[in-house]
Amino acid sequence: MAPGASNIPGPSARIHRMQSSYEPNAVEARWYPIWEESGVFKPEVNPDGEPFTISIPPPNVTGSLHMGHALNLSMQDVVIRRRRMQGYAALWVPGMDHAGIATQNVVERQLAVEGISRHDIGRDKFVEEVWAWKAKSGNRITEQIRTLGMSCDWSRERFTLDDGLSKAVREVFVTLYEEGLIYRGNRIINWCPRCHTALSDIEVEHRDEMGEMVHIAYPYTEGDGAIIVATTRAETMLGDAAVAVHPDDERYAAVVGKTVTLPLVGRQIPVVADDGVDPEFGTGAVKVTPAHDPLDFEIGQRHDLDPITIMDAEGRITTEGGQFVGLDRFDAREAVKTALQDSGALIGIEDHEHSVGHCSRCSTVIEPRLSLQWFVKVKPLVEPAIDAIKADEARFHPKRWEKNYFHWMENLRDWCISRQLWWGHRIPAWYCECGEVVVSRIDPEACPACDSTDLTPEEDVLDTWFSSALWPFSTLGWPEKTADVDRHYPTSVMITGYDIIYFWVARMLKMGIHFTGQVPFPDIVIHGLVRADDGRKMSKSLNNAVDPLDLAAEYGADALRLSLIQSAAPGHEVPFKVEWVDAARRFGNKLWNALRFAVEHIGISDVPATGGYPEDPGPVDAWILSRLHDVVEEYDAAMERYRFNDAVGLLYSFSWSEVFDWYLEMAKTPLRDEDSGGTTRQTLGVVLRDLLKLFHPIIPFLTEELWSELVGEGLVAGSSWPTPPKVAGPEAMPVLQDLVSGIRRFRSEHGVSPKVPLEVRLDDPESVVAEWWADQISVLAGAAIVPGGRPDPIAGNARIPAGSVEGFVALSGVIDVDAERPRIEKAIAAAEAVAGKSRAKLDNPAFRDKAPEAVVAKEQAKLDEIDADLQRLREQLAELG
RNA sequence: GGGCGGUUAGCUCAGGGGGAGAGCGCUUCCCUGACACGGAAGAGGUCGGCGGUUCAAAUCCGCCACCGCCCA
Repeated sequence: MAPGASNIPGPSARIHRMQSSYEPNAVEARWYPIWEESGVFKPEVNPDGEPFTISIPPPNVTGSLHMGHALNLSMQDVVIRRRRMQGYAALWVPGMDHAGIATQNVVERQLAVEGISRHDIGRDKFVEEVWAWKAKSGNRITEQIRTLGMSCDWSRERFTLDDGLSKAVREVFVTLYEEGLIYRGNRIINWCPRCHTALSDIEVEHRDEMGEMVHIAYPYTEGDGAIIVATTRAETMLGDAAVAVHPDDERYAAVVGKTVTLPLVGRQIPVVADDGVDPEFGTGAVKVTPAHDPLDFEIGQRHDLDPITIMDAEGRITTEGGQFVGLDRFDAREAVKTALQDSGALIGIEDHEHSVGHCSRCSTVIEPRLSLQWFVKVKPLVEPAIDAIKADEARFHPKRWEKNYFHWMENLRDWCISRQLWWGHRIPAWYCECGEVVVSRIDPEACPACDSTDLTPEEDVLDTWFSSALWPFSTLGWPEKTADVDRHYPTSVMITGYDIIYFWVARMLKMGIHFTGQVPFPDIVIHGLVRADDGRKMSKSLNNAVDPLDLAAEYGADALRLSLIQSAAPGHEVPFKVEWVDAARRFGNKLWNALRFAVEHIGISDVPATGGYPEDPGPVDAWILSRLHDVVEEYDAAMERYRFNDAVGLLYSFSWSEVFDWYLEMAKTPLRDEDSGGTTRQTLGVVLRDLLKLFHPIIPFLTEELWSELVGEGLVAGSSWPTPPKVAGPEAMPVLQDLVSGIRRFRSEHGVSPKVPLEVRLDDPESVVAEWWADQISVLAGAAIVPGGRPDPIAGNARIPAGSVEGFVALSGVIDVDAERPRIEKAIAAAEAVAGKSRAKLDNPAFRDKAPEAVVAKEQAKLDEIDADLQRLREQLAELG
């Protein structure tokens, strides 16, 4: 028995009624546990499938979901759910990173409420407190990810501080150390005086701020006169070790080698010549503070200058600062200026806009500071990671992002990886009193150099991003040779925002290639940031942030997902409008009602999960099946290119403009007929079932609910991707549609109510009109076809052109004949405008010569058609007199 | 200062060498047996400016203006 042939619903179906509108909340709450418990999110459900793997860009354990996450996760879920349905052993590995600074800050703030500092309780107890906090509050974001329906395999959830991942971190650290790619050294680093830790270059946010340029005179030690230097950080003059000028700068050639006396301090410092000085900048003479500026540090090294540290970890002046000792750096700046003024060394102060670095975690102004830290020597790692992109082993989508990537990679400085924190991977280094530094995979018991057991462990931990860089393989079990590493590495695609290319993508590529010999992912999909509707970045301080969970609660997670995917053009920003979510919600309601219609005609659970396409569809059914086949092809093609918005747009308009607006309406006629109803029921069922499948990766909850109504067997999440057969539909369908629309337009323009029955004659010189059109035109346009073909004269009719067919609606008893005149005139004017353009093209010999034949032929056909149409319109007007 | 992106309908944005698209908003009509969270019909754009390439430019190239982001 054909599935559609059973038109007698069973008892449960008979009493079953879907609500007339879709209410997402209850539905969405229901499905996630069912999915998770079914194991459908595990790759093992497709044991014979080719592996397809995504590792989540790990969110921060302190975080809560924001719109950027929602967009990023939605894209990943679209990809992974489709692959799963296509039969791949699809694995989406979820997890979080430990966010060293952020998490430590959270717990410290919590302790501060009780008046306790981390130093009061000590390192071990503090770390215990952080773990306790994580156990209690750290799962918030993973719960939110579930709320949005993301199909992660939670049985494989990872955390960067897990034992396995910690082992990977240690393995990588020790190996890089052994390879000479990790070293410990005294260098200028970015210091956050509030977080009390070093930061890497990319954890510093630069903002243009209005400051001041202070000009100071440094008098020559011998003789008269002074050299004038300028600085934005006046307090650093306390640590000056030299004044530098460019070696080619003739203005200062005579003073190079002399000494000047540092005001307020009295130290005699040399004037040196150095290529690093820009002679165009300021006076061409710069003060050199080797301990507090990266460029000055380099100058200092070249000239063997002693770096003088004048600021402590808190940003306060040290005893090296003499009278200013103990002052906060900003107070010191004012005090130094005043003192310089009093001593007469201050030449002037002018406003000066400059870029100021801030801590990306706490916004405190960063202090460049000489410090003993651990670094990764990045140059040797960078080259293979650049080559991999150049060799197309990994591709950015869109491609233009690779420019940013290259530019950044080529200008990298060594990566400062040590952090003065307690929460994180402790650097596996020990110091012996004999001077030996031990870096080891296992904790050493004695010094290999002197056998001393008095080893002092390194206090510092690693940059969180160090562990994130290993994420694509460490989460699968590396360095162990696990089945997951074997099967799921390299992963298939990395999907992330462009703001994170440097933090993740670049470092994952570097580490992945170095340690596994393979790129961690062949495709890198870059998306934009979700911005507030005013185009600005969403932020708490601007109070323009939208909470995705609030939206999901109000409109449904599906609506949020659909709206984000629809509006996210590849690599572009997404200015967010709540109207989109509302539109997406209404689409959900529309889909719900389309299915309600189908279920009422077919019966619950009467559609097979796969196949079931009719052998011998009627014309309307053949039409929609042919469209379905083409749309699936186009949809798949767009998806393969990660053109999510194009793919979804295509499906959305197919669903609404073709299936709902036309097919469902046209299906009503055969459905009323017991004989022809069978294949239509069958077609209706499989077309809507395939729509559910196609939409499932985007709006999983609603489609799962509707699947349970329509198919009632298994889960759509675990179903197969549709491959509808290629069907030849009736070619003249657009003619029929034009005819129906034309008659409707006639009604609308003349204010003729749909209740007024019309009569239409058809002139069909190419015999494209089929018998079944009559019923459709009657139902869809309220017009009865009367025999007789083209009326003569046509004066008493409104002409409805539709392809090769002309329809003539009898005006008698409907409207005054003359009322058609303006309509005709308007149509003539429009046709003339188009014909004019077309004729101009065709009259151009160069166009006929050089344009492709097909283009010329198309243009000619177009003009012929318009000309014929014009002629008929003019005749009609003439008949009206 | 260097690099990247943007400027298309009233608004927010897609598109990317051969007849200007979507969502929202707007106008008119319709509570028709899936849906008024809906249906039907419609108005609305010299695709930022100037120049170039081309038979043909919103689309490719150059310059300019304004906006945004990243890096120094």
